[in-house]
Amino acid sequence: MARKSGSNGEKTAKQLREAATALFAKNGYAAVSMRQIAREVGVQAGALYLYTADKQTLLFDLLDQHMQDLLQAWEERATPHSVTPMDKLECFVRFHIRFHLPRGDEVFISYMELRNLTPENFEVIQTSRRKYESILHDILSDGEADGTFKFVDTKVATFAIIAMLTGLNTWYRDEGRLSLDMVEEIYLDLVMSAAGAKR
Amino acid sequence: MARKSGSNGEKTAKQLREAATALFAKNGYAAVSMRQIAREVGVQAGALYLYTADKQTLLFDLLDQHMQDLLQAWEERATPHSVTPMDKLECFVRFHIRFHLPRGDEVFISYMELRNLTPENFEVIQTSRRKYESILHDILSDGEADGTFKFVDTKVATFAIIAMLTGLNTWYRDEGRLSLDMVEEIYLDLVMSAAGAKR
DNA sequence: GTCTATACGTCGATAGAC
DNA sequence: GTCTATCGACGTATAGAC
Repeated sequence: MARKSGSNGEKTAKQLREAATALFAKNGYAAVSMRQIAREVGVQAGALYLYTADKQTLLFDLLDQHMQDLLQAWEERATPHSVTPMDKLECFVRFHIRFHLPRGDEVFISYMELRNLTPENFEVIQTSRRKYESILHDILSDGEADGTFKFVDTKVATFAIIAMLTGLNTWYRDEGRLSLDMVEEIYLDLVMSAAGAKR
Repeated sequence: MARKSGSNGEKTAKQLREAATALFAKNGYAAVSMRQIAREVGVQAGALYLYTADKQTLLFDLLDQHMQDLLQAWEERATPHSVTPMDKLECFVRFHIRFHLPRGDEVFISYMELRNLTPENFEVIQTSRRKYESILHDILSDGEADGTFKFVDTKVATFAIIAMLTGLNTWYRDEGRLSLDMVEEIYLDLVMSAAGAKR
């Protein structure tokens, strides 16, 4: 595939996304200047506007891409309809942990910077988020219908389980006491117990 | 108690804390200017520096006060040593929900603005946070020792339960479907199940 | 595609009058 | 205790050369 001579656009675009993600996560959207991002990328501030309409669009694109990746990754690994609710829940828990843990910065931004989106952009992200929540909610509902799980309130259980799983990102460190495999088993046990599933 | 004639200091100090809390929660520490806060309080920007050394100290004081209030509130309602681990856990869950839910802005700031603290200030808040976590950890350990609870990993369970409970703040609304009493029962059930406690 | 230069506003914080 | 005025720095975004 030919590339325009002297052009460096694709690489710069990628560097922009990566630098913005890292800086937004570390210092917060409002605290990071376009100048800082440009410095990290290695271009002048003005040049960034070749790749993004403005700072707000840059933030939105990062969040939107993250949610699209999440939903698509689930689609690609979704289990067939035939498996039991218990298998599906186990699959979801493992998927959630393995998707989110290596994406610390993106996950952090996706929770922390929602308030810095314009109302229109916020709505788009919220819709994606609800779509993801509904995946778990459907699994829990199915399991309740066939007696596998038992909840006082299924909607609240959905929120609670996602909060519990995502909280993993705030303390897990690769160099820490526990391996990824171990935390996966630990959280799986907590979720299954909370769901009232006998294993 | 006499107050200096023409003085309005105590009231202004309180208004400053409240305005800063609300604005930091809504827009983020970095995005809020001292001028904005002053406008909300009804004074000029310069006057704020009679009540806080600088913006950083203002943020730290809000977070530190919140943690002090939390720890003190627990001390005041702490149950005697004689009660069972199950009773203690129930007490903790109800306490956590009832303390955190009416303090949405403070809780939000305490999680979101940690990165905007200087390293020294951050350490102080972290110490308070670990102290609070150890309260729950001790309850879970005691319950595990006498066979009331069962965990694969008690430390992780501590984090998971706190994340689950605090997640309530992100979706609960007073006007919503569920009353405070109801969510309290729902989360109590989830926590007890996750702890493997037979009720 | 990237640069320099710059418009124009706002920032945190201080000085000094009242 | 609060005000006005102000400092120097930095913010986003654009214009136009190369």
